[in-house]
Amino acid sequence: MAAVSTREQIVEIADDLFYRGGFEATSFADIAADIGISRGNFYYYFKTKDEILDAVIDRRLQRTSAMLDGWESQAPEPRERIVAFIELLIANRAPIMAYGCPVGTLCAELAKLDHVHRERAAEIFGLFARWLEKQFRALGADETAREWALHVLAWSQGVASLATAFKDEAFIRREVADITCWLDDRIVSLSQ
Amino acid sequence: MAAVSTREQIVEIADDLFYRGGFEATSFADIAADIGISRGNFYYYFKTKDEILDAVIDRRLQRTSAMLDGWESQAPEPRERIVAFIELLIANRAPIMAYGCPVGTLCAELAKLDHVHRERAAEIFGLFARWLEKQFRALGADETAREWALHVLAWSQGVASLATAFKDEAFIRREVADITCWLDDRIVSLSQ
DNA sequence: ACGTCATTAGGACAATTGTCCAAATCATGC
DNA sequence: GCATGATTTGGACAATTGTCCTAATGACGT
Repeated sequence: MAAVSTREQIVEIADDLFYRGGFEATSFADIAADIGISRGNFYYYFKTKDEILDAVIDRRLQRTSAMLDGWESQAPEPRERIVAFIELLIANRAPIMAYGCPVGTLCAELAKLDHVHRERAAEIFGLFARWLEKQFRALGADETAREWALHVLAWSQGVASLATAFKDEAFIRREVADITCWLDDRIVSLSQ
Repeated sequence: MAAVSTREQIVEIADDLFYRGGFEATSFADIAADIGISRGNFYYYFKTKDEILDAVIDRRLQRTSAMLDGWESQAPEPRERIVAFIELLIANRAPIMAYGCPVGTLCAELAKLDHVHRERAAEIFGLFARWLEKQFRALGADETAREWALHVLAWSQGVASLATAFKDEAFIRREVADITCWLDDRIVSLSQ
């Protein structure tokens, strides 16, 4: 019990600190201080910092999957599911304006570090992309489902990026409305 | 002469290394090794690493301004100028897929570091935003010029972000074509 | 050829990094 | 109450970090 708890605590705190401060800039000491354990204790659970990152990515993959599954069971209509995704930008506007999108910023940092877990981090985007593609397919957009999925994903990334730079909440809300309009236009075009 | 050259070399190499490896992960030793000068020599030109970052941001602001001015003098039509901006994504596709957008990734990193130069870095986005706004205004879009400018900027950021994660060149070309279509749709709507 | 000032080299510096280990502590079954 | 294994501690470690200083080198006017 205590063992699992400590390991989970390490991953949970590391996840948060990696997001808010970046992977490279977050040290073992930072994580240890936040949890309240000794620095040496890490070694019992993780041999290297990369192993912690690996566990953090696992956690994010799992939580992302759970969130996407939740939207599928809560919203019966594909449109509402996609809207739920888009409105993540509003729900998380405060941390996004402060630290950016957790997925995009991690992928960007690992790309610069040429890190071994670079592709595993990008797989979080992969989850979103395939899920969105599935929703567009459910709307009947077989041909363009993949393109539209990547488009929505890219759009949301761009909004997050500028929102971080300008700390502009009105901009987020405006773009979210725009994406929703774009989505409804696509839905209308499918029924014609 | 030699003095200016060394200082310029430091800023130039630092600019490149900050882009390819990130600010935090790039050390004085890395920059010195790339130039071929001793580590101690930095102190003659820059007292702290933040001062180098400051000079790098200055350089980027200046070069961005020069590029935007160049587009204005080379392309007579606002549409062609905006297209030139959009096609930066294609012209720089290789480094973008490897390291992301220089502006977006720097802003994201400085946001996480809560760095003093965070806003100065965001001002590079500011240059692009005001320039794009100016072009849309020249097209006659007075009301929506600012919104459209931020929209194009965000869109291009999103494309860069996903391009880095997926290393997908076809995706870049597809989205660039989409942005161009969007632009032409806006232009058509203005003449109606 | 000399003196002056700008430039550079090389290393000292304390602090921090990720890694790793031995000893101490804890919990649990007998 | 004791033994065993899981867990934690505190610190050692070599390397690297940004910062800073002194001495050497350079160029250039006189």
